[in-house]
Amino acid sequence: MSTRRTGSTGAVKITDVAAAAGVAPMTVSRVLNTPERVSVETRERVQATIDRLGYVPNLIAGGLSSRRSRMIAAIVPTIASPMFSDPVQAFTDTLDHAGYRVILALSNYNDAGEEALIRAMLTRRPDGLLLTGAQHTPRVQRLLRDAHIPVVEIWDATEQPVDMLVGFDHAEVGAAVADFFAAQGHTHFASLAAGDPRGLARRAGFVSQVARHGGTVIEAAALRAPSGIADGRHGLRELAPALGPRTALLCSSDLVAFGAVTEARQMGIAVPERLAICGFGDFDIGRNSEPPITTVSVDGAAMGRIAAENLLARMAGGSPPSRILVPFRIIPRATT
Amino acid sequence: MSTRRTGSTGAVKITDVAAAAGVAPMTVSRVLNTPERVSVETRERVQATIDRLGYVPNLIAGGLSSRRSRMIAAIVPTIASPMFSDPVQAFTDTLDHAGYRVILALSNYNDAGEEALIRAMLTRRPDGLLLTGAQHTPRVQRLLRDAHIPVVEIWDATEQPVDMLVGFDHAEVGAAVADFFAAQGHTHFASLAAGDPRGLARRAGFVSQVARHGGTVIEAAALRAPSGIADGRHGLRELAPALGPRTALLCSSDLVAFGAVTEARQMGIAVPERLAICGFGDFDIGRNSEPPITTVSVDGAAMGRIAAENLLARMAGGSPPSRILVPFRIIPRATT
DNA sequence: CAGTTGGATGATAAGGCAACCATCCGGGGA
DNA sequence: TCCCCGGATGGTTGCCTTATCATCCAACTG
Repeated sequence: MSTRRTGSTGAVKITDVAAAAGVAPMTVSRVLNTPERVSVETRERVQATIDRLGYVPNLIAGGLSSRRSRMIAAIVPTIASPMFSDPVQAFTDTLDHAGYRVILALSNYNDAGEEALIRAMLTRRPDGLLLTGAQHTPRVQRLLRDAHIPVVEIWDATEQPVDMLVGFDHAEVGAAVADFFAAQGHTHFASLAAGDPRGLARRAGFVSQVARHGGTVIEAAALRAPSGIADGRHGLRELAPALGPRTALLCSSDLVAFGAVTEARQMGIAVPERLAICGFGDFDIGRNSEPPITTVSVDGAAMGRIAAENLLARMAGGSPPSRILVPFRIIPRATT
Repeated sequence: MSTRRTGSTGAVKITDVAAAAGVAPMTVSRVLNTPERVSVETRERVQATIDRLGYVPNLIAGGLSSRRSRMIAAIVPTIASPMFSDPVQAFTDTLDHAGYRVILALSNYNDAGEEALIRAMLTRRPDGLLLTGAQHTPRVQRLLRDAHIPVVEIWDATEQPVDMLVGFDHAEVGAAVADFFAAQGHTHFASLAAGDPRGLARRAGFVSQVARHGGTVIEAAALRAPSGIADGRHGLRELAPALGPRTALLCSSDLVAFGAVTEARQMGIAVPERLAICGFGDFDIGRNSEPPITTVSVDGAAMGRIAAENLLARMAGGSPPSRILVPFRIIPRATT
């Protein structure tokens, strides 16, 4: 009674190791997962057998049995920008050391597809989930709750995180930059913002705080996301005719700011005398170009690391803070 | 006889859907995986039940049964550079559309750890594997062969790929740049190379081709990998005292080149008159900074996409080419 | 009208591992 | 000397799905 399927993969499995080492499969499993619960001599004998047979454990099978996949799903808009590649890098590195792997999904800023994307990730039964942004439809929120796994949202802030949050308020950033400019005596303002929710939130915060200072903001059309140097250059050309004698410009990233600085130089617009420019993100390029670019620094890598640590803590049974606001600060450099 | 474990996850499973829809579990499975083999009315009824119950299929269990995880493992040194984030982005996007997910691992340029990293990935039973670079120890090669899954190597070329390869010869790149400079009448050469195998290979190709032209190359210490703008600035300062009246400099990336350009300007070294600079990678920054930077263009996104397509082709039973050399070309801009 | 064919569906049995509980054994205490 | 305790190890079963037949039925062939 067994014309079964064509047969096994032919690969060495835990029972093969167990038989060869003269122990039960369960003991081999312990050697791999909880070696401290196995006597030294048994452990060494089993380990030697594992090495000899070239046994590669099957975590698909192990995951089905233990109901822990040891995988974490991460959804970010893109990794083409340091804005997200830094957190993802840190997130991945941190989890690696704990034996977890990251399944990466890129949304390409398509928020409408978030539910489908999350659902697709959940079919993999990840032990945890990283999301970018904190705005989700009620359906998504329910989906996440029903999944019964820890979830971290990064790069944003909300009063009611789905589960855990590591981020900051983008409107506050915009407002802080407005204050910074105002303190320098600026009265004319402009903005080059990317069309993603967070870029728009920074712009909104900037605009309303400028209004509080009694000014108004010249705006270019929203840039594509992720926006790059070329967008900054084009944006400045669009803005140029409307610039006053002395204008303060907030850009949605240091790349955009660099583009604006470059284009301003080309157009003979003096920076910072006639055009003060502040970027966002504290990227390499803003630090190391000439002139160095004033920016808002947010530690993306720290966000990724903390997100990973919080997930790990939760999976270990702990109760990390559900809402961590990371600091941002304006770094004045030569463009303001 | 069953004091079994504490119980199930409580989640809806395929048998629940089947019972609710009045069909066998196998039919539900078909609705999800091969809907064309199910009659329209049954399909719709089952699908409605799935939606109503909020069933999220368990691909861990499915993968164990079908022996296909629908996951692809990708190992790259880092995603902090467009050099690798572009291919990974394209790779991920391409596979997403085919229902595959990417498990990401970052080697941080630690080649010594490659075997352990690959072994760890293989425990996940990926259906395919992306590797960066084509130099592997015999042990690694055996490990890969024993895994019986398609493997693509990118960003490098070798006569004997482990399985499939999508890349190019870095020494040829260096040589081509040497020829390019020589054709412009250069007789003094310099190099700023990152310490990774491919950066060093480009430098080596550059050096030997320069030698063929009867010249020699001034070299700075190998830069850390991934190297950035600051490395280019520091590197140029290191190189400056040794520069001739007219020197041609090859940098290991456009970031390094940008740093060199920036520092040269600071030091009053005329570019390109006294120092001609060629970068590598055709990054955004080289295209859009002033002056635009001469570079070697390689389509990283295409490499990632082709790698994904080849893996998909192989998993579909096809036989894609085992060695695809992607073109590179020098794009002369204002720094040479 | 019997026999055949093929599409739709179902029943059964893995797939490889770990949770849970049972068992075994040696040493310590009374 | 006997019992208990605790660490080490083993046996059994389930994790949830899909591969592989087997079955069923309707339409079709001649």
